[in-house]
Formats: sequence, structure tokens, C-alpha cells
Amino acid sequence: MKNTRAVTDTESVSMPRYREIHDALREKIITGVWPPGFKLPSEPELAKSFDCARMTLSKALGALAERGFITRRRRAGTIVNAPRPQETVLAIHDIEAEISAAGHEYQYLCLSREARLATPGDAAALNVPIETPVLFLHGVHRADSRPHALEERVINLAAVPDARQERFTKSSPGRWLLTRIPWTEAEHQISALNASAAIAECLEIARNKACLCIERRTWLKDRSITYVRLLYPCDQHKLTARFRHGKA
Amino acid sequence: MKNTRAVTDTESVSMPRYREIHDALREKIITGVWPPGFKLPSEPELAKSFDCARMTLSKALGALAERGFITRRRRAGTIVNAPRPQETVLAIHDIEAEISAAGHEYQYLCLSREARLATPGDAAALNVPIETPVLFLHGVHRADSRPHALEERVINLAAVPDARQERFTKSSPGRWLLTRIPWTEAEHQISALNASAAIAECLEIARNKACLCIERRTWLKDRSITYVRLLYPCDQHKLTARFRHGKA
DNA sequence: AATAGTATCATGTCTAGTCATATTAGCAAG
DNA sequence: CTTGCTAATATGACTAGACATGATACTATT
Repeated sequence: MKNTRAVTDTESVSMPRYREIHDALREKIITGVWPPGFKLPSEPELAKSFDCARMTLSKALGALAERGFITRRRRAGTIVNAPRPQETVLAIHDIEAEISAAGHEYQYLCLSREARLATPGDAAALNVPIETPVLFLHGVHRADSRPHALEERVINLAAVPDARQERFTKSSPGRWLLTRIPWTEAEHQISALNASAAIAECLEIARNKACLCIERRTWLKDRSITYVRLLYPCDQHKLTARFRHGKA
Repeated sequence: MKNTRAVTDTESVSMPRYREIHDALREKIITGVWPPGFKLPSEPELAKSFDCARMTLSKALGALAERGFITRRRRAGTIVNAPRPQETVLAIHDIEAEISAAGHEYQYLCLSREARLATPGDAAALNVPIETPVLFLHGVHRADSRPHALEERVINLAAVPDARQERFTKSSPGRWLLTRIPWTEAEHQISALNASAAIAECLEIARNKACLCIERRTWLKDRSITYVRLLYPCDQHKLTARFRHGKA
């Protein structure tokens, strides 16, 4: 059978068939017509009811499964999953882009830079053996010459030897790494803390002011690349994350 | 041609062919052999070099494209993308599960409950017209009878009429909603703040102590379901998120 | 030289079928 | 009642080929 379907009235812009099917099935699930635990009809049956090839249908089911709506098991069939714990995608941009996007002038100010063998603290942060060569960096990100965030970073020089040549006096190490070094895995920890005297001074805020703390560790295939701790004064930054089931 | 390939020595457990291909191509990209901007060979060429059908190869490319490694455009071909801004998946469990998982005894204590027409504040939080019927809830989550988090919630009764019947004196509204009401979209905002006197009293912490603040809005297909603001004392909670390119 | 029309080509989608494999149900033996 | 075998079955992977679509490159015209 050739692809001779008409564009139905509900799809103003022609969607691929598999996406139509995907959306139709998703509808059944999120409206509760097919409740959690419900076993859907077999692929051949569904394919027949949608008047398409089994592979087209399978593609739709595959997408639903990838998004966690259903579980497909051979022989057992396909069943509707219980609603997931909330999940959300957090995009963490580099600070320079963030500040520029907000229409402010960006500036990085290096407070200290030291190439050294990993101290116990460095080793724990980076998750590397002690005495691995690392680069320790401490600096402030500024927006319109006011402190915006404090950065403390450890770079694994064994994994990123080029960093030894970089001075990082004016350009932020975040962007430098981001554009040069690929990564496969990242871990973030987000917390709050009261500014210590030292932190307060660097950020020009009152002592004890609440700060948002983002810690990030990045790996390239089991190889630790960098650890960074970013501190934002509470009234200067807010992380936002949006998550949409399906669509994008 | 039938599927007569031998299991190669690098794949101890037989992986699907398309995943093998996916991983092989990903390798080229993350090691920089194919740098950003590089145009890959055409699908028929790659299919030939991997000795598979074009569709199998296309499936591998499709997965890479979905993960943001490449961009595929008709006629133009497929090109390697620049590294993405860091993205991470944040799983936000309901607090009851969180506390139970940590081996503590969970308890929810309702501080106030009021069904009312949306005040301007409620309307802004929920993103609904003013005077929509809403349920306002204020309560404390406790772990081993010590305060763990403060919750302030507004539920859209027009979208969740059943909530009117619920007392929420002991069971947390979060879990109740999570298990009953499906959702399609969620937005999170994460920030830090200093505890006000009222907050400090509810959480039994010192005034001004830094707290992690999570605000969440949930929709079911353009229909606002609930808004919630959770406050965690800084030393009691840390959000963690991990992201792996590829694999799962 | 600028522009409009056209040919071409790479990806996008789909089909109808084959073979592979995990899992279950049912049955038989202990 | 339990254990282990066997057959049935639903999904998983794959193929070879067809047509659709959109972007580009080329060509002819003004």
C-alpha cells in the first residue's frame, strides 16, 4: 500500500504517521482511558486499527516507551506505566552566555590560579587519586562590573593538559572548557548556604546572606575533567527548568 | 540478506546492530575525529561501510540527532553539532518517598487549609484567572518528627474538583496529586533565600538561615493543576542530578 | 549581475515481510 | 504442590525497496 492518506482535519500541518499514532496513544494514556497497568492490544492488532504497517506502529510505541509512558516486553505485551516521579530537564548555560543574554556586560576576574598536585580536598572533589596534577582556579564572574557569582574550580590536568598553558586571567575557564573539551557525563548538586565572611567579601554582599550553590562534576568516559562550585547571591539567580511530556 | 552476523569480541553481550553503529559514530564525535561542523558520509555510504540496510543506519542517526550530537537536513546531509550547553535531568521525588527512602519516619502536618476564590497572589502563582476556586494548603513535612520541609500549595479546584473532599490533615497533598492526576508539563524554579521569622518558626531553625526553595507549577494540557513552594533548610537537602550522554 | 525556475540529491517516512528472542502458559513428571 | 520442559506468542531487529520532501546547485532568462 502506498502512502496515499489524506491530511485529516485535525492535523493542519501534515505530521508523520508515526507521530500521529504516538499522540493518539498518548492521549489514551494521559486521559486515563488506558489506566496504569492496562495491557494494550498487540502490535498487529493496533497496526490494523490504525491501518498502517507494524513497523510504523512499533516506532510510535518505541517513542512512548522511551518517554516512559509504557513498558514493552516480549511475549508479555505492552502495558501502561504508573505515572513517573517528576523529572525535569535543567539546562545549565555557561555564565558568560547567561549574563550577555540578559544584556549585561560580562567580565571574569581571576582571584587565584595555581597548578599543583591534588590535595586531599582536590582529589575528593575531582574524584581522582591524590597528587594527580591539577589546576586550581578561584574567580568572580561580574555583570556590569558588579559581582554576580563566585567560582571555585579544579581541572584535571592529566585529562586536559592544554589548560596548563591558559592563564584564565580574563576569560572564564567554564567557556574555555565547554567549547574545547567534550564530555559524556555530568553530575550536579544544588544546595543553599549562608555566605561566610570570605564569600561575602568576594561577592560584596552581607555576611550570612543566602546563596545558591551549584556544584558540578564532569567526566569524559570515566575520566574526571573538572569540578566546579558556583555561588550566586540568592537575589541574583534562579534556576528554571521546564519539562514537557512528549512533543520536544 | 539475513541477520547472520557473528557476535564480535568487543560486544560481550550482543547489542542491537543499530546501537553498535550509534556508539561507533558517537565515538568518532566525542573523540573529535569528526569535529563540530564535519559533514558525515551520506546514509547509503555509511550503510554500505557498516554493511547494513539504510534504515538500520537511519535509526542510529536518528538516536544521535535526538540526543543533539548531529543535525540531519535533507539534501544538505548530516553534520556534527557544536557541544551543547550542559543539560541535566533532575528527578524530583515526592517528599514522602524521599524521607522513607532515607529510612526515616514520615509525617505530614497540616498548618492551614482553605478553599477560597483565587486571590491575586493565588492567581499569579497558579496562572489562572482571579476568583477561580482554589484550595490553599500550608503544612510541614517531618522526618522522625523533626521538621524537614515547609510546603505552601495552591490547587486549582476547577481542574481537580476531587481535592475539595480531601482533608490533607495527615497525608501530603503532593503524593495525593501525584498518584491521581496526570500531568503533561511542569516548570521548576530553584533558588535560595534567608528564612523569615515565620519560616524559621515552622521549621524550627534560626532566623536568616539559608533555605533551598523549589517552586513547581504543573499543567495538564494548558490547564494549570497546582503550584507548590517547598522550603528546605540548607543543611537538610541537596538536589542532585546526573546526566549521561547516550546509554540510558 | 540578479532572479526565477528546474533538476538533483540526501534525508524522511513507510511497507510487507523474515528471522530472532524473551517470556509466558500449559503440561507432565516427580 | 513444585519443578522442569515445551510450545505458543508478542515484541525486537532487520531488510530491500518505494515514494515524499526539502534544500541545494545549476541553468536560463531578464
